[in-house]
Amino acid sequence: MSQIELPKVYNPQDFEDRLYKFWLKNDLFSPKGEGEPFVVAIPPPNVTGVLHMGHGLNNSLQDALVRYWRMKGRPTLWVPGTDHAGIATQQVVERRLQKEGKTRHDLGREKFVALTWKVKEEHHAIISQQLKKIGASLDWSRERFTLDEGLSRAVRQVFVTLYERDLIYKGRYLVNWDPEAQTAISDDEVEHKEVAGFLYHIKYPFADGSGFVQLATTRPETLLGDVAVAVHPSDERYTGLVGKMLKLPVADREIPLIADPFVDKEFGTGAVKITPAHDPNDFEAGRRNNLPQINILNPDGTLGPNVPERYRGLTGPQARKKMVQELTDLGLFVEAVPHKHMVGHAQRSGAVVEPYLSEQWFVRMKPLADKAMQALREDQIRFFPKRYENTYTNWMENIRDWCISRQLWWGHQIPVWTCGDCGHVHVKMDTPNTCEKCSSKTLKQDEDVLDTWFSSWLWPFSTLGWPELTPDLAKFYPTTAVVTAYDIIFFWVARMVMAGMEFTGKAPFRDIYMTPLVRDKQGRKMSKSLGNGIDPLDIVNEFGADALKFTMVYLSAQGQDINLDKEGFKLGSKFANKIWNASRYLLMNIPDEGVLPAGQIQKNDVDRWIEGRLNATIRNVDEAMANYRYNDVGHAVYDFFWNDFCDWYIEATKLEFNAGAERKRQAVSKLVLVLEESLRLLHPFLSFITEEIYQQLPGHAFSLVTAPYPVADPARDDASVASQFLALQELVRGIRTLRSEFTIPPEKDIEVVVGLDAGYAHSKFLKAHRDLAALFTGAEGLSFGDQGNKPAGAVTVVGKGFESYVLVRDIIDVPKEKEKLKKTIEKTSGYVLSVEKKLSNQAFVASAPVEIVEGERTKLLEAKENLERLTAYLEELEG
RNA sequence: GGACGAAUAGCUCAGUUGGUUAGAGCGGCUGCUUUACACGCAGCGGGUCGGGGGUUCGAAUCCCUCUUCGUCCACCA
Repeated sequence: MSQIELPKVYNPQDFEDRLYKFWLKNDLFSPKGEGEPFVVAIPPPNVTGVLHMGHGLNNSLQDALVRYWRMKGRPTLWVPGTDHAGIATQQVVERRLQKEGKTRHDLGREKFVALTWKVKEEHHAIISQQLKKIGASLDWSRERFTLDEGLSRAVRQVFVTLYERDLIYKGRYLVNWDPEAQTAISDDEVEHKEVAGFLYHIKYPFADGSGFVQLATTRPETLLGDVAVAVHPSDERYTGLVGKMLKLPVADREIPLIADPFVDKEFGTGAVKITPAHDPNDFEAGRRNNLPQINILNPDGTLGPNVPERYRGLTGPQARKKMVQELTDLGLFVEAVPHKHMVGHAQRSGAVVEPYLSEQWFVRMKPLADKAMQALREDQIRFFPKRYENTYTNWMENIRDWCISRQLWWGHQIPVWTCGDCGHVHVKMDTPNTCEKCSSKTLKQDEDVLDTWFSSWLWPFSTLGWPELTPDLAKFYPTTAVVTAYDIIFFWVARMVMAGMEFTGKAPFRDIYMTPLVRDKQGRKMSKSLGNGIDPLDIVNEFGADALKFTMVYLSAQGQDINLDKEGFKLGSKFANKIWNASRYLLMNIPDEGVLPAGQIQKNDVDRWIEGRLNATIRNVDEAMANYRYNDVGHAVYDFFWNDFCDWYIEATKLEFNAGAERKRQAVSKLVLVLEESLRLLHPFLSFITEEIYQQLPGHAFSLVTAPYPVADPARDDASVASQFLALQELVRGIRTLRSEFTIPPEKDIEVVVGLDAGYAHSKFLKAHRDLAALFTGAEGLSFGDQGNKPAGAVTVVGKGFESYVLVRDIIDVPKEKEKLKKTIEKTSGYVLSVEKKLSNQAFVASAPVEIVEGERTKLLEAKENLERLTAYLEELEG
């Protein structure tokens, strides 16, 4: 009899891919219409890998956000793209070569880069596929890549501009060196980890043989680069000794004992060795004291030409062992004390970072940071949750210059050309052919490439066409929001604000939503090495993309990391299943004549109730979405659909279904209306299933993607019906509980008389819905009477304003009932006492707001009434 | 050494500006093939809101302090 039949079992595989293609084919993800746009640029995934759960979360939340605002009618654009991820990608390719026993140098720069492009294509294909699988409503026509032509021009433009503004400089400094990747890295790319090492105490003899200076170091092998030993100027232990020469053991050089206030007198012996080329402090101390810099390392971290022959080529640990041995032999080694200290590791390669002296390009960050701080001060940007402002501010205030050159091949080659003849330096947008000074043709471009983040920080505007003044840039910049994990604030978010302010004069986005981090059930970070990661595609395959997205939305509380395992996604899949089945039920009950036109629909109390609930839900969703409170959104729609719509409304309409074809048609028509609106409400959070069902709805529009989002309508609020329905629910729940507690089987019809209090406000409503109450409680003959008029042999269920007498003399267990009553009495009288105490407190009555006091009075009255009835009944049972 | 976060039911967590008899999901228990859904329905049990002080008429919520975890930042050799 039904016109429409959904498959019996909810199987997302059957339609998710099909629907994504449908959306794409009809260009539903490109911005439409007029008004204030809503724009998000995707945090570009690295082309190195595949998407992990962090991306699953992040893109689910972005998709929810974007779909919501798109349905709200704003021209909405979500820009897709990927990041070339300099070091990471180059490493992937180098490892592949390594398996063939080759290095990138065997190929040469050009071939290596070409090969890397191929690898990029492979990963890019996987990543795009994954994003489509999870349903991301990205505008693929605007996809970008940080190394594509347009973005490369943006990068050059920025480099040249910064150079011209004297915000970029080149210099020989101590930088963080990744000996594995053999490149400089920025401070932010160094991760400090605690390492258990030793503090080696050693002695340096004075050159004149007049004794020793004892000092301590964690890295004895760096002795070979020592150029002095420093003590504090006011350290009395060394009075008269400063200026004397020490004989540096093993290296056989003489170095001075100097005084410098940076030395901590309290630490150890108060003497510290100075190794300017291998320690940031020493570097500064060396400059202050005009000391030489001796670089003892090769780029790969082994010891280099400036050390004694027998040390050359040794790795750090090897050299350390040898050094300790030699010092021991010389009688200069004192002891090695176990010592925990922080050691920098390269974020990408994991190698121990070496402070390394080299010539690099830097960005002067202070002026940029000032503008970025200004953006926050002026409220151009807002953090969600707000507390991340601290992280941002703290970083900005302690900003250091940014080392942007990388000794890699994969990336934007630095747009600097040096004349081979006159040495003139050209910093240009376009590759120059001749030297502008001496017309020489021998121009050589700087070999290095730029840090990956040097292109990422331009992302919000470079993806829209900057530096060209494209229509997209004019229309969609600045963007609305950036959604990303909080561990990327420094690398990306803060720098994007800097770049936006510097190059466009505007913050690149208004809202910064920091997503939680997804962790495993034990709260550990998901990682390859622990094997505790969850592949978002596994989730999609097993539970569906909607389960993935809804679960993420439901669990994303502000600033709270999410701990979960695969099982956790059942939350979403169960909800989707519920939606499926409820919809299937409604659709299969649409009569052949179809649903009624709007004009013929007549609404009753229950319809008004569900509309009020729907209205309240819409309001909650709007409020929560505006504040990026995803978990609130998830709970609001879940509770509405499951508890209100399915458990009460659909159940209630079963009464109508049994009351003849006409009334059934009325009921189904109204159900379809509520379902239709619910699907629109749910679509941003469960996009596929809602669209699949929506497409089956009579009179549906083209697609949910572009359907209008439900709007809260004050005319649909009905406070009266809301409170009346609550009374009905109270009545029903009371009787259900009683049935359950006395284990009365559902099929057993019970006799119930509801005794209404004379002045009870909801008497009329309850009487009008007698049939509903009967249906919900399984008491066919449910009737109404006066309160207190309890039939013999009945058990009482006490409500607020009524009591239900259930005739179950033959069924019930009298002692059990007495027990239950006593318990309730105890609870109620405790409550009465606490409220009485509160109300007898003069201070409370005097200072609390009137409505609070009134509320307490009402509560007390109700509780007292209940208590009286309960007590009376207990007496009766006993007597 | 700084900064921030967390501690609430057996588990994972909500609880927005202080005002309910503190909630959800999962798990547990009881009963149900009840016109879609057992990925279900109905019901039940379970918490001195980490400890201790304080402010307030009133604190899970604000302040102080302690304990335990976690994260970020920081050049103590």
